[in-house]
Amino acid sequence: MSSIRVRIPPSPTGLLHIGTVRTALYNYLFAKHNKGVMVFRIEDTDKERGTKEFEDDIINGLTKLGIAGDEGIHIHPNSRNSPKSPNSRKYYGPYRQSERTEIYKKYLQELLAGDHAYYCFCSKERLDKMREEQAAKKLPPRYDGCCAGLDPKESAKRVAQGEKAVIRLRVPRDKDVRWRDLVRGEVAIQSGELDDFVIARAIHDPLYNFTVVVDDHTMEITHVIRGEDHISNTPKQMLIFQAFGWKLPEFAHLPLILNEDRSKLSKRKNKVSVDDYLKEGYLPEALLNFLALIGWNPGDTKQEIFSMEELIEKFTLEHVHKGGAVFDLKKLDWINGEYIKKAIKDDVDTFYARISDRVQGYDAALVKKILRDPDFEGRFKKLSEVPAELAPIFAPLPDYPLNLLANEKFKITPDILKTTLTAAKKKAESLEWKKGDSAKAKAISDAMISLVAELGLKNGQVLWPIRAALSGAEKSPNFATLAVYLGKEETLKRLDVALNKLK
RNA sequence: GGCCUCAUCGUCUAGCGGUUAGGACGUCGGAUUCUCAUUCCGAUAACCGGGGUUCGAUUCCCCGUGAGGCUGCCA
Repeated sequence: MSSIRVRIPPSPTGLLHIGTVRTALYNYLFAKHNKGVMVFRIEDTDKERGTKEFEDDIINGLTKLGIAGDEGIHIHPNSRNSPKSPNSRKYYGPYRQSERTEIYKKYLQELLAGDHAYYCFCSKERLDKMREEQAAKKLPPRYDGCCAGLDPKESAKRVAQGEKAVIRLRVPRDKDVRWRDLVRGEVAIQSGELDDFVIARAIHDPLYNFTVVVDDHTMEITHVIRGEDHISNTPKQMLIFQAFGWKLPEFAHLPLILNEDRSKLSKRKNKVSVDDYLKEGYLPEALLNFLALIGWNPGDTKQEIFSMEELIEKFTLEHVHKGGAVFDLKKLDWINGEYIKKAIKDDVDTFYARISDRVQGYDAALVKKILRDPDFEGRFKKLSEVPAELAPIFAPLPDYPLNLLANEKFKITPDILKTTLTAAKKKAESLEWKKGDSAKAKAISDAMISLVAELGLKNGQVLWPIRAALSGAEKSPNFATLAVYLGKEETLKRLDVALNKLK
């Protein structure tokens, strides 16, 4: 098996996008599954739109997610200067197209020299006007070949004299361009559909379709795995490959991730910045698990939760879907919740480290106990929800209205309330427990439940007021759990607060 | 408009000529001696339409329809 090399070529024109991550992930999984290498490179030929901030965000994001690549990026911050061997192909770059201008220039000249490309002096105004006319006649916008017949020597002279000229690829008429897409099968287009497209603004200023081809060739990319939105670029790139006489890589075009209305996932309609998801408390591994399953399936299994190792083992292009897939936040939430549950069970200290900044001021040891309490299992779908869920225990008791104590569903009269709370306080006083001693929850629970029979009331008439008094909230963990983590002193205090409201 | 692509429950999907069309999320019920959450159990719901091919089509072919992508001196 020849060595597989894939690439992830983000363009620093925006924050790291969910779609980029999915593409990166599939490339990564494909590379790892095949014991290959993933090359990372920044496609920053657009000086107008690209920024260093975006580049940093993308590198940081992919690094945090653990899918930044093997080559062309610092995977390990400390290995920045590591490959010392002059023979090493590895370059802990990142590869940046803006730093490869000389390489592109050389190949551009080669194309020009071979008459596969030519200078075009047409003004933007003329081109715009031409396109307008074509649109009016309902014709596809195509370059009319005005400069195609110019004498190359003459053109070179004009350029040397400082005249502005773009470089166009000479596209053969009526050539059947086709490839066997690894996810879509045979895809074909007539080259006549294409015009002599621009491959460089100038000799030192190459454009996307050209740089991609030069890079994919020089970086020895074997498989180009990218979004479906690149299908129409593929024939153009193939033509460039062929102009050079280079071997074509395999192509695989992934289905798009969609908004709810089935349009391409966009900032307007969805949250797309990976950093936002991370900040909100989606775990990287949960995000990847979810993204892996959107457009791909692991075959005949009913499993939904996969470790990275499992994904790598199972990933093949054959199981990639052709149709686009809607980004379903509800399912992400569910998966994230599953990962949080597992993370807490596996190692509460590690988990705590991930949320410590979100629960500053809370007693760390107690928080860890609470996290492990069964009554708290599954309470958080996102890390951002942790503080609110813990609030009934750690935050000061809110100043709740009296009627919170008397849930009408249980027909709780003021008399019942008073009886219940007074009795509950007495019971609590008679019990001894240390704050956080979850072994005592059963005893506390039994004691309060025994009140039901003793007072001749309904469960809800006794238990609701107690829980409401302890939490000061409509919803909360059950009263025994609250009592345990509040401690005896605070429990009694809160019961008193409730009793005082009755006066 | 042109070119390209796609099409199974609301959503993510299994299916690769013969299945009671399976799973997951969601939703809705029920259970878990109080609420919420968890957990468990149950229910709900799909092969876009029309022609072929075939003994037999969700599955293969064609035509519609619908949806999407691209149509830049952006990537």
